[in-house]
Amino acid sequence: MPREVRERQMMDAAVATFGQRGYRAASMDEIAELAGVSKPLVYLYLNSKEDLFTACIRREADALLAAVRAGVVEPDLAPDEQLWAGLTAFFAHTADNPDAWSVLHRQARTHGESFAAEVGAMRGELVDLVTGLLRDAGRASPASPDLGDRDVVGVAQALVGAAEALAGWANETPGVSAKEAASTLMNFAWTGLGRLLEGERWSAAVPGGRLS
Amino acid sequence: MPREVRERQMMDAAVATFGQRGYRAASMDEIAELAGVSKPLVYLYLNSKEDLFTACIRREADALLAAVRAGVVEPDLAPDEQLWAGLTAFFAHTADNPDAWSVLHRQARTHGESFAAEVGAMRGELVDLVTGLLRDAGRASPASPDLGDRDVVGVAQALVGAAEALAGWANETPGVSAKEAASTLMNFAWTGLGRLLEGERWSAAVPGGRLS
Amino acid sequence: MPREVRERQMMDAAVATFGQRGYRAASMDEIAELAGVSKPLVYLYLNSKEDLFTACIRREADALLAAVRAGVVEPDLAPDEQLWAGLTAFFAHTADNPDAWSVLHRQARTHGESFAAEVGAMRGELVDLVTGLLRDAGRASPASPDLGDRDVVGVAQALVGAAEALAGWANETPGVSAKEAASTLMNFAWTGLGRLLEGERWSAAVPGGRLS
Amino acid sequence: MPREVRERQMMDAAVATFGQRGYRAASMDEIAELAGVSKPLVYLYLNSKEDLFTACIRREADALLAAVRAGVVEPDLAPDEQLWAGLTAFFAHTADNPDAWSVLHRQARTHGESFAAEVGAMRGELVDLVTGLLRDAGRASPASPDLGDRDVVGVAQALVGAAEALAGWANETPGVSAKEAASTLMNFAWTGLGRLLEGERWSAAVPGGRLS
DNA sequence: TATGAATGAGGTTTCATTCAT
DNA sequence: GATGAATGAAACCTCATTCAT
Repeated sequence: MPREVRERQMMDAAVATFGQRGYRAASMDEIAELAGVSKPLVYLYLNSKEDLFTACIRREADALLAAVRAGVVEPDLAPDEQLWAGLTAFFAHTADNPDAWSVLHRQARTHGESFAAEVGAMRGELVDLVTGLLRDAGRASPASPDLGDRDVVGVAQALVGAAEALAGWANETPGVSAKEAASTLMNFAWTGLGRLLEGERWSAAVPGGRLS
Repeated sequence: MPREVRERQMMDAAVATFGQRGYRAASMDEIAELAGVSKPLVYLYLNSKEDLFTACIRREADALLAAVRAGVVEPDLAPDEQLWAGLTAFFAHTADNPDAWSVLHRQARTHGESFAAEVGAMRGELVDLVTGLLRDAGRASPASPDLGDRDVVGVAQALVGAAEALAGWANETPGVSAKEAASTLMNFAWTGLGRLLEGERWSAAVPGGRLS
Repeated sequence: MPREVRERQMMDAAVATFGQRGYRAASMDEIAELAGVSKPLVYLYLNSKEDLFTACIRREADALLAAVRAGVVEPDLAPDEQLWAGLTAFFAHTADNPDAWSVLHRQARTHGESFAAEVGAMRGELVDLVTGLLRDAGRASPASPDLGDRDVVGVAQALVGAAEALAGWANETPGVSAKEAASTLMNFAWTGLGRLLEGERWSAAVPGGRLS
Repeated sequence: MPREVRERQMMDAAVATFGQRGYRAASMDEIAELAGVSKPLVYLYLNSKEDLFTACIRREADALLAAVRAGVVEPDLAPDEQLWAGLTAFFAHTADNPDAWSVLHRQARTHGESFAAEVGAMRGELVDLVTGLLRDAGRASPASPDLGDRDVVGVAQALVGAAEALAGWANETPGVSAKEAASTLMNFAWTGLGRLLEGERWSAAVPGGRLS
């Protein structure tokens, strides 16, 4: 069997095991068995537990980023619509790959600086994405506000954090779809709690207008 | 030395070790040494590593909850002011107890269902707190909206998630105080991104009016 | 059982195992079993295979040095008599501790610079001993020769090397006593092959004269 | 590429690797890579690690023996001159092939009886060479001594041991040539320490006389 | 109450060796 | 003739946990 295929099998097994057991609790034995190969082969191809984990993080981070970016490609959309599209893609991807999401969101941040840095880089790209979007929106707005750099970063942290928390919640709550999660977050984050309590709602635009 | 004191020393050492090393990487040897006692004594008092970790989670969860509740006691305040008070207390407590926060936010959720459930209970109480607050506010609002149960839970999840993410960010960014973090989050969550981009800001009330 | 005793048991077992199997081929399992303890205890007391080996080298090097020094203590003897005494002690000690001698002579020099340095230090002390002896003898000699520093070191290397080789040979040849080995070497080294072939012999002094 | 050439490449790589790393620490992977072939080919040609090591020992032992014999061929020379010639050849060869010398002198004697026996055979031939030389010299000497068999073997052991030790020392000390090493040893072994201390020296004969 | 002494079980990693092509 | 793919076995080391005092 060609090396590439075997390697993918191993990384699939590794993501599943790391995601469910955690980095330390996952044993190379278990990963090898799940991949259907012997342990030495895992070491031959992936070098060490640390390298294997890093490779998993990288692969899954790239996949998540790609999914989100693919959701935001339409440049003609309004900022809120772009954000909505990105969030929908994000929630769909994390829901489809719960083990990968566990690796990125929980395990990688908990087991050593170098892993955290790896996933931190991906988060940075997400934050850049959001930041660019906010700046575009701000520039287009009549009363252009003076959002300082730290303000933007703080807001982005909060938004991404909220999305991450919601992804976990949606994963654990049966029957919550990606779109529902995205809607909840858009209402909360875009409309604001204040207006929300007054009955205002955010809704996606549809061809020919905007849904109420 | 009375048992209670010894026990507190051990748990302090355990929280520090678990918070910094993680549940698996922390060794009972290290904890015992840091506590200044022998290992068998740790087992005599706290039974097992699992029990010790659970005890740490419970103690720190209770402490955090108590801190937040103490921040929200004034029932006369407006909902947003209560939220602001609670968030400030939350950020202050997590900043003052970074190891405890690491135990609750990272380690407990990463190492086994039973630990996650423990911290999930605390999170549930926080969500209840927020939910009650939102319902009170909704009832007081003229255009009382029909916020479904799932909507409220979703919003609370998002809010708590945003707060958690901001707590981590504030802990790692020198010079960000609890009040600044709380302000950032209030602007984001209460005012909403939409209004925020138009220049609107949320600000705390002070005796005799409200700061602009 | 007190730690000191256990530690000596372990090191005895380690010297035997390292001496017979070699550093790499010796397994910690085997050492622990031979010592009658569990493997973790060996690690608890001696830290690592490397440290254990180093400790063995040091202990045995010190013992050998002490034995040789104890053999040379009489300062009134003539240089050749002192040399003879030292060699006898050397051969006796190596014959009584064949595993230790294997550790020092074979294993330590073959498995890594740091081990070789350890035993090199001991050899240096032996060479110093011999060098001092040669200098004393030279000073006492009427036709004081101009032995350069490198010459002395070379001669000492050769003498020690010859002794080491003889120790191995004596260990493997049944019926060769320490005194016989020492005599052989004295004839060879002190008298010289040239005179030896002419029938001359070196012999130890005895009270009241010198044996022919 | 013809089998013979390939095989030599592999053994060259093996000698280098075994000499530098030691028998156990050397891996077949490293040897194959250094030889520029795949691992299965090494097994196809050389059968096993053990066989490969044995083959290395044999090849290098033969080469060293041949070099020494080539140095002693002149049968007309005096015994000391023959010895000097042989030692010079020995030191030159070991200096030119340090890895091979490491294999023979250190590794082979340290890793198992069967390897040690292999190199022991070579040493036996060297001893025979020396023994014959000594017997010839003794026969030619007027006062023919009655050197017992064990005495001769002992002396030969000592001489070879001294030569081996000097070879190691010369290899590690920059600027010591084969001739210098041989001279040092001749002075020590032929003249004897006793005369050496009185200023006597051994020196090589040159056409038309003998150097002082 | 408190601890020095001790271990069973399990983890990561390496390596000589063999097939199938 | 030559190799990419694969593994059984064993090594070093760690750790939660207990016993005897």
